[in-house]
This record gives sequence, structure tokens and C-alpha cells, in this order.
Amino acid sequence: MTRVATRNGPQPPTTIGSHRLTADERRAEVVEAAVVAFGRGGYAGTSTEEIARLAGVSQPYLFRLFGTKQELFLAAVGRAFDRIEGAFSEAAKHPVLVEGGDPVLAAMGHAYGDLLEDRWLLRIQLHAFAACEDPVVRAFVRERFAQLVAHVAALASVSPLALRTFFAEGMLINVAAAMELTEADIVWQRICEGGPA
Amino acid sequence: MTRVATRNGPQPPTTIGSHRLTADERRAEVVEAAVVAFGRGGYAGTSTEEIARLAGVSQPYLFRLFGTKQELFLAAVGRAFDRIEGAFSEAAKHPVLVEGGDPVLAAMGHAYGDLLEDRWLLRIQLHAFAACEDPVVRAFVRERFAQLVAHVAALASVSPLALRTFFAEGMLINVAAAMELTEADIVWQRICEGGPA
DNA sequence: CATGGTAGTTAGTGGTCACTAACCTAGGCG
DNA sequence: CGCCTAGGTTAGTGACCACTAACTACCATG
Repeated sequence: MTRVATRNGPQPPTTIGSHRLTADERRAEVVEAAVVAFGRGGYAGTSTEEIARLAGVSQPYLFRLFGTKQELFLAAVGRAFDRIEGAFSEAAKHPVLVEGGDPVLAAMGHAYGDLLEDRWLLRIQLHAFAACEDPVVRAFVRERFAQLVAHVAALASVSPLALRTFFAEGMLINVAAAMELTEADIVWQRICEGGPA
Repeated sequence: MTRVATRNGPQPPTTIGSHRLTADERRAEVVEAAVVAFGRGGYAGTSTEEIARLAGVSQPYLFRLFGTKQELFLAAVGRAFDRIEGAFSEAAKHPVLVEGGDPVLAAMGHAYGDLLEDRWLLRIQLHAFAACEDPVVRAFVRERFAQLVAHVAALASVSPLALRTFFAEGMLINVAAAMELTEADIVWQRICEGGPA
């Protein structure tokens, strides 16, 4: 296909409805879209094209903003961890009394359940763990996970065992959400007892 | 590239070292390879070419044996669940006494830890959960997971809460293994207490 | 020895994907 | 105004990938 004079044809006016943003603002928007897209399909199962469409940006621009797909993935995963930490911080301000348990931890447990509202936030976490075969991803995820644990440990002063149980419950919630099990299913009523919640 | 007479060139003798197997035997071998490959890269992150190479078979033959990549994935995931159930059944025959816990459940907990020896067996589980966005995969995984829960519940007669805690621990072990955290890390000594690794 | 079914192969194909090259354009400022 | 920086675009590329078509090789049986 031989071109005549100009290499690229005439171009329509850029950005019809949305104005120009600073690179940082745009990056933030793209990361938000990436959380959703990666949360759905995981790292390998999501195309940069898909993310770009969701963010309302051209696909090559992603590479200008993030360099590689992997960088974008890490940014999205990091964003998810940020939001979880934020939710925990908020929850720690409003402890809930519960028999035989730490009030702050209980509040954070509730907060984690609320995060399920955003289907993709917790799911990208699962995909982050799954993508840990890659050493770069693994290093990043380990770092952020340790940070999250430290954050919870700092807010709620509980025993290591309680801390571990807390995170174990969290992981169960993650996979249950991925399987789209209801809370009723998780208590195993349906499966092993058939009784009410 | 124009060919002269025959469409395909002369072919070397098939199967130099390994003899012909029945389709079922070959399927079993391929599934074993698929567990490893999918355990590493997940569904989208693993090519059928990779699995075929690992299994020592040509790539198109996979499609003769399994029809689609998805069928092969489900077979691999199913195989992993089978092995876990098998390990639990075996463990239930040798309960271990433990203070404040069910002996059978404790034995199964140990058995699960032993399954970590095979790096990919537990990891493909994580990838199976992650791939649950696909309805077909989700239905399959839900089915097999429910079956596993029922299996454990049948072997160890414990409360629903204990059952739930058991599986929560299992999920934590899964993601910890993915992150390549050591058992010492999991107990959070290093992270929240400053103890040695 | 023919013949037919089953195990297995090579060659190819249409489509997708991460990433690059090259270009355009709005706005701040001297 | 002229120009430069920074935000954004279209067009393209080489590699890969799931899956198909068509063929070959072995073996049991009559």
C-alpha cells in the first residue's frame, strides 16, 4: 500500500468530549480501568487494547504512560492494595464489639466484606497471586502483601495466630468471590448441613 | 513454497524412543503435563504448544485428544482435585492426635502440606479459581470444590466452622506457596514479630 | 496379503497481541 | 506571533497462538 504525500491521513480533532489531562491524571484513570480489566481476565488474559478502550484512550498511549504491560499490571495491583489498606485504616477508626475477638480486627473484617461490592478489586488480588510465577511480579506482590500484613498488625494488636487466621479468612473470601459463591455457601450450610445461616 | 508431487515431504519414523499408547493412556500423560504447564502459567498464559512439548506429543494431537484448550484445562484441573481428594482419603486412614482439634482433620492438614512438594498441583488450583470469570470453568470448579468439601466433611465429622477454617487455611497455603513464602513467613514471625526466617 | 481402524504426524491459516514509528495539536510564554 | 513542551493520535510489524486439513504408520483381523 503506497502512500502518496503525507504518511498519515488527515486526523479528526483529538479528544471530542473529554479535555486533555496531565499525564499523572490520565495515568490514574488508566490504572482504574486496568484494575477492572485485569480483575476480569488476569494478566495474560487481558489485552492492552481492552484496557485502553475501557480507559477511553488509544492503546499505544498506554505504553507511553507505563512502558510495558507488566508495569501497568503492577500499578493496577498496587492500586488495589492501596484501596484495601485505606479501607482497613478507615475501619480501624470504628471498631465493633464482638464476643471473643478483637474489635478492630472485626471492623476490618467487615470492611473487607464491603470491598466485595467492587467485584474486581478483590479479584485482581487473586490474579496477582496467580501471576507470581514471574519473579518481578512475585517480588512486588510479596512486598505489598507484607506491607498489608504489617498495616493490619499495626492497627489491631492481636496475636500472630489471630492475624494469620484473619488473612486465611480473607483468602477464602477471595476465592469464594471468584467462584461467585454466596455467603450462605461459604458457611457450608448448603454443602454440609443444609441449615440456615 | 510450491510442492512437487506429494503434499507432505517424507516423514521420519514416528515415536523413536516411546512406543504407541492407547488414546486413554496418552490422554493421561498429556493431562499430567498440562497440570505442570497450566500450574506455571495459568489458562491464558500457557500455550498448547508448550504443553505438547512437555508431553512429548505434537501440538495438533492435543486437539484430537481433547477438542479444545479449555477441555484440556478442565481435565488438568480435575486431575488436581482428584489427587487432593486421594491424598485426603489416604490421610484419613492415619489420624493424628492433636490437642483441641479433630484427628482426621489434622491428618488431612498435614497431607495438604505434603502436596506442596509438587509445586504445580496446588498452583493450578489457584489458576482454576482465577479463571472462574469464564462460566464454563466456573461451573466446573464450583462442582469440584463442593465435591472436595463434601469429601472432607464425610471423612472428618467436624463443625461447619471448623470445616470453613480448614479450607480458609488451605487457601492461605495456596497463595503463600504462589508467593513462595516459607512456612516461617506464614506464621508471621518475620513480618510481625521480627523473628528469624 | 489386503483392509480398516486408530495413533500420530507435518504444514498451514486467520486472528490477536505487545510494542514501535511517526505524526499531530493544544496551550503557555517570551 | 512563533515556538517549544507535553498530551495524544493513526498506522504498522513481527511474533505467537488456537485450531484445521491432510496425510502417514502401525497393527489386528479375515
